Amino acid sequence: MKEGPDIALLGSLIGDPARANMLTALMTGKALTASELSYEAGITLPTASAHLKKLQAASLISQRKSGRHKYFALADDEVGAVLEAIMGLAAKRGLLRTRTGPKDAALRRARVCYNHLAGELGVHIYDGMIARNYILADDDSLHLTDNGKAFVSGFGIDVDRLQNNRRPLCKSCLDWSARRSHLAGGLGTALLDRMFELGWASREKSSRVVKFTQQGEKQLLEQFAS
Amino acid sequence: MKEGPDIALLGSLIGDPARANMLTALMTGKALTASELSYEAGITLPTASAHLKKLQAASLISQRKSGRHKYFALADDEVGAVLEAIMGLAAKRGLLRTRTGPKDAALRRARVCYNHLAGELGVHIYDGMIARNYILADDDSLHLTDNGKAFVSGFGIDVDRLQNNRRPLCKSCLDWSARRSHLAGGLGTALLDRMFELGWASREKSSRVVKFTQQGEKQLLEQFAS
DNA sequence: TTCATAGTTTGATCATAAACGAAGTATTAT
DNA sequence: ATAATACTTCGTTTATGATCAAACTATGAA
Repeated sequence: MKEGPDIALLGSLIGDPARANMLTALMTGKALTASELSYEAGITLPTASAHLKKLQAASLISQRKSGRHKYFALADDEVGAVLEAIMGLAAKRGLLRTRTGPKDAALRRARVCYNHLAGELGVHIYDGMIARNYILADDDSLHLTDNGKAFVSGFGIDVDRLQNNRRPLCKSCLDWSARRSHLAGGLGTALLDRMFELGWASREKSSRVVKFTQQGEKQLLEQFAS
Repeated sequence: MKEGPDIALLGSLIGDPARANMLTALMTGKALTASELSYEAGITLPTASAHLKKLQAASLISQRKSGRHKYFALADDEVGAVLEAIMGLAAKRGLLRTRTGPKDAALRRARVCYNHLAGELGVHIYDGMIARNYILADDDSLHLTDNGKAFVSGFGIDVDRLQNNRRPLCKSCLDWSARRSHLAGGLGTALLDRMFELGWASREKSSRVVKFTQQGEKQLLEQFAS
């Protein structure tokens, strides 16, 4: 009965509503200040501070001080992936926090998953890149093929710089709404950033929703078609 | 801030030590009675009963009544996968419940992950089957190739019967110790069962450890070599 | 029938930890 | 300097929920 890692501690950290709200807010990928997080969670600053301390102690979040502000973010991709997985389980069990609101359709369509694109459009990209042999689901990890490298470069991304990074280039991440994989890792982040750069899409304020322009969505569907 | 599914509820369910112990015990894949679970969790029967009711309400476990016994099990593979993912995160953060005990090496080597094989040997099987093109990591899901089907049949598994099942045949599941994928799904279960049948390995009582015989391990390493 | 075992329900107790106000530190703005 | 903002620390209050004993239901055994 005392085997393996302590899931109870992690569970209880995620299990508090205030902390869960903070973590969900951080799933937007943006680094947020303690004040912003306290607002998101609907609690006062002192309470938020205590919560953040606990999350930090478990290395679920990272912090960076900038002047009198303190910015918090998810510690790494894996934390985001696990949160997304838990959301998937919760969604499937019908444990939805609110009745399906107006935002939900948009969330399912395209949203940010910590730092990369999730939702139907995220899955579309993943499927397209697999179908065209840009990505190879070899072994456990994903690999970018030479074809894929050419394509991504043509899309305006500096692949070599990414590869020099310690961060894994390609990773798959399971989608809670579509229940399919989408692309995470350095490349996933770079692709999303580039799409913002190209003006294909923009972020909705304090939300995970990624709003594509009509043109942007058309381009995405074409250029990443299977 | 009120987007998406309610992760706090799931988190708090997993976050209680007693419930976490029960869920961990159920990760052995065996169905356990309420009494057994109360013993595993170190609590009295009434308390356990209350916990099980909550887990049931969230559809994390299933129950089956047999005479005056009530058997509990994890609701499905997805629950097991998420628990394993959380263990992975916890392990990486160094949130280990106990100092690395004698069982830990055995656990890393081979253990049961709900109903299939995990640990180094589980990963070995997965790698071997991928390398030999028995399994194709296509798209999101895994497919069993014709070669693979022949191999598995030769191993003594009735593939057709498995395929008629509603349950997905192949799924990958992330390993918390090896941080690599291993084979889950109907085929994963069937393979493990067959290995027990062949006498390659046996279960350690009330533990996730799968103990391979010297011969069994040798066979496994050879027959599933990359 | 009577007894024993398995599990549930109820009610009371108790500990934990979430919450906030107030006071304290640190950084920036005026 | 003074003030304002951003965050932390401390101490107190409060509510939640985990726990168990005792009583209750249901199934099986003698």
